[in-house]
Amino acid sequence: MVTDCKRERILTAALEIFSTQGFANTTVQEIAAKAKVGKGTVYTYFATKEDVLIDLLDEGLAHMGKHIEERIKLLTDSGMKLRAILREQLRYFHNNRPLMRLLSREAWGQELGSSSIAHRIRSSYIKMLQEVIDKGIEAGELRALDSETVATALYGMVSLVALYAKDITCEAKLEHVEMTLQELFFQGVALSPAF
Amino acid sequence: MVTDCKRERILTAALEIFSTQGFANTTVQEIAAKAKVGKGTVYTYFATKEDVLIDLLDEGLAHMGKHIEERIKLLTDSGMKLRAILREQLRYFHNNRPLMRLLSREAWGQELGSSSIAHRIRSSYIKMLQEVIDKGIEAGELRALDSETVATALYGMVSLVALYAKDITCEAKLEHVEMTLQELFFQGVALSPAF
Amino acid sequence: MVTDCKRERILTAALEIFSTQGFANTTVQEIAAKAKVGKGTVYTYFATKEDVLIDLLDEGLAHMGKHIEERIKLLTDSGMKLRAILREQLRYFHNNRPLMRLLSREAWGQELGSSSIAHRIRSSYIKMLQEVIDKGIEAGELRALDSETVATALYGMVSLVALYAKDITCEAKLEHVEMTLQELFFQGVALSPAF
Amino acid sequence: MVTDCKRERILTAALEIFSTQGFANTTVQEIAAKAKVGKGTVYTYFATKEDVLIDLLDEGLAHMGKHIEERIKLLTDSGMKLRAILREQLRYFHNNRPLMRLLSREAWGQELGSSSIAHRIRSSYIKMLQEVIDKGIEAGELRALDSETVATALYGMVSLVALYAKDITCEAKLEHVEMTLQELFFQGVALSPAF
DNA sequence: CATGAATGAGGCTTCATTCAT
DNA sequence: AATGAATGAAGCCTCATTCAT
Repeated sequence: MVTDCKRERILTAALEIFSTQGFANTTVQEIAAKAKVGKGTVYTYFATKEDVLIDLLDEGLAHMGKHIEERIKLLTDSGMKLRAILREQLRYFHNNRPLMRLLSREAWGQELGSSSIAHRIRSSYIKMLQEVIDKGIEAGELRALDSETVATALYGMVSLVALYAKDITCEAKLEHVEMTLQELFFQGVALSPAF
Repeated sequence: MVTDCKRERILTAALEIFSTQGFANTTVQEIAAKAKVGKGTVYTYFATKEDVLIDLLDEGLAHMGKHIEERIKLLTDSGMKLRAILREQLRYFHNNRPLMRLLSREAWGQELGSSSIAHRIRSSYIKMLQEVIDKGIEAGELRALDSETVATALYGMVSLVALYAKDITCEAKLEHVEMTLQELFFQGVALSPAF
Repeated sequence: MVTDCKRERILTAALEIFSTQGFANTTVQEIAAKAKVGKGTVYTYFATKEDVLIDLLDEGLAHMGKHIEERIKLLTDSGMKLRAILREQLRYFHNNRPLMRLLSREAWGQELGSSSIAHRIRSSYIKMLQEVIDKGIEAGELRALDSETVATALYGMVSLVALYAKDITCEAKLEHVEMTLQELFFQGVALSPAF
Repeated sequence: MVTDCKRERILTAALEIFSTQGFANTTVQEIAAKAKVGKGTVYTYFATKEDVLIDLLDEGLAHMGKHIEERIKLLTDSGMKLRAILREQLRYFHNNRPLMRLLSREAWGQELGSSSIAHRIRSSYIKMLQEVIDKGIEAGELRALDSETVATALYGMVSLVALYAKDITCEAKLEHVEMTLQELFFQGVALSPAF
């Protein structure tokens, strides 16, 4: 944001292209072109094409982690915490779609150093969710369901909706989607509990 | 299954490697080696490396489509249909993890011919879910939430749990996970509706 | 000679170019072009550009070693052996000028894997010379000079003359040069011993 | 020597690296680093990387030329001149091993501008030797051998011994090597003239 | 003068695809 | 049908050189 040196330009360009074409289908040439720098300049700031990806994931996701935890730590009630997490994750994914799409893409591979990063990041995030849920269950605020499954499910529903939905074109629609997810996650789709 | 000719061997090998290394990081050589055929033989059955991927996704997903729709069409109740879908999708993803991981990986890109396939397949599947949910709402069996969001969320939670959970080591655990998801999706995590 | 497959063509082409331009100034493209094969074909036979050089030195020099030792082992007299060595080395260097020029070039570097080969080869050859000289001294056939220095000097004078002389255009001239070297090495340039 | 400005530092650094890694394997970066100047500074003093090499060879060898000719011109006897040349060349090569190794390396190529310099320098030096030898023969001081061959041989034996011998660790050993070469060159290795 | 960030030409290597056997 | 040697387009990366500070 502030520092608009070449390094930032390269990261921004790389993010955009990686997230649409995937890491392997992107050439350093393309990144340099979109960043409006020479091909060689990329190598002034990054040792390797993969390093660009790693830095992108590292920096971006450290940011999401901090961002969300900040919003949560003030809340004491587990239910409230979960509601806040759902809300913030949805918005973070939506506001950083290219980065999060990239994360989703690369997290499924296994061999590259990059994938393990994406994988690790997702794991630690889900673990955090699980802990919040566990506390909610202990506190008698939430139903005693398997917390790991619920945490993973929460992550999955929010991220897919955020990345997939094409019609979230304005704040109003985003809020509508959020409300739907909150209802779904906390109350379910069934009309009556007896269902 | 029955036909163990080279074509199958190639598809099986490709699936395994694609799903772990990604399409772009896999060489035709590797596929041929794992399939124990000559490199040229791959081109006897497929015009292109990408065609291997496309056939893989096409066949595999057509299969999932048929598989799930078969289980549903006998059911008339929308809630029951959704329960069956959740159950079958979970199991199908779990039983075909490499293929579904591949689908998840490649579906996030946009430019490649392959991605559009993965994307298209996922879209049509979610659309099907949405229709079931819509009918359930019309029939007064489900809460009147935004059906597209709910459909996407359902897809997201099930697929992520199926692909992500490492501890589903036996049928019993799989059933436990399924039950958790069913509870979550239909009743939510909140203890009381008033929550 | 006999096997004129691509591998030989590549080695022959590489030798010619390496020996004139040096290893580092030669492109794989050039080698392929002179060998009349595709650029990629070079990599069917050699893992690396450097491997081409190594194979070249390895094969070529193993050949020289065998060639010369064969001519010597029948001789018993040390003086005769040395005369034969001088003769054969001169001729071998002369007949394989490109290869030996390459050896001389690359043997002076130190870092590359290739150089160490060239270096090693030269060392073992000189050691062999030294042993012959030592025996000659012990047998009272040669003057008791420092054998290592003499061996190195012999190698140096023969190889430089062979590679450097431009006017060795026919067998007669080659024999004249050889005679000169034999006289020089065995009798020296001084007119009288008392000099 | 006296002028220790950046130019000297660059030449010194370049010499050391060129002589071990070869010209083509050395980067301007490395030279600048070892000379403790900025990369750009190299271009303040030299137009081109190759110019560094050329200057190095030019200056260094002009120096050797002057050095040796100075020692010779006072001597009238051809034999004495040759003895002095052998002595001085051996010492000069030994004292300036990196430079002379560089000369030997680069003199074997032909295409580069640099090589032709190295080549030219060596040629003119050998020509000088040849003239001395010719005069010695005319004066009846030396045997009437082919002077070009003898000159080349002398150059070859001295330079190889100087660059190759690893055990010349002190002045005494150097003198011993010199004595051996003098004996060898003037009297030969044979015990009796009748050999 | 001194510097090093910026650049792009060029090299090595990989790999999808072809084709003769 | 099956093969793998052959190919060249294309990508990553290096590095000599320039130039603004």
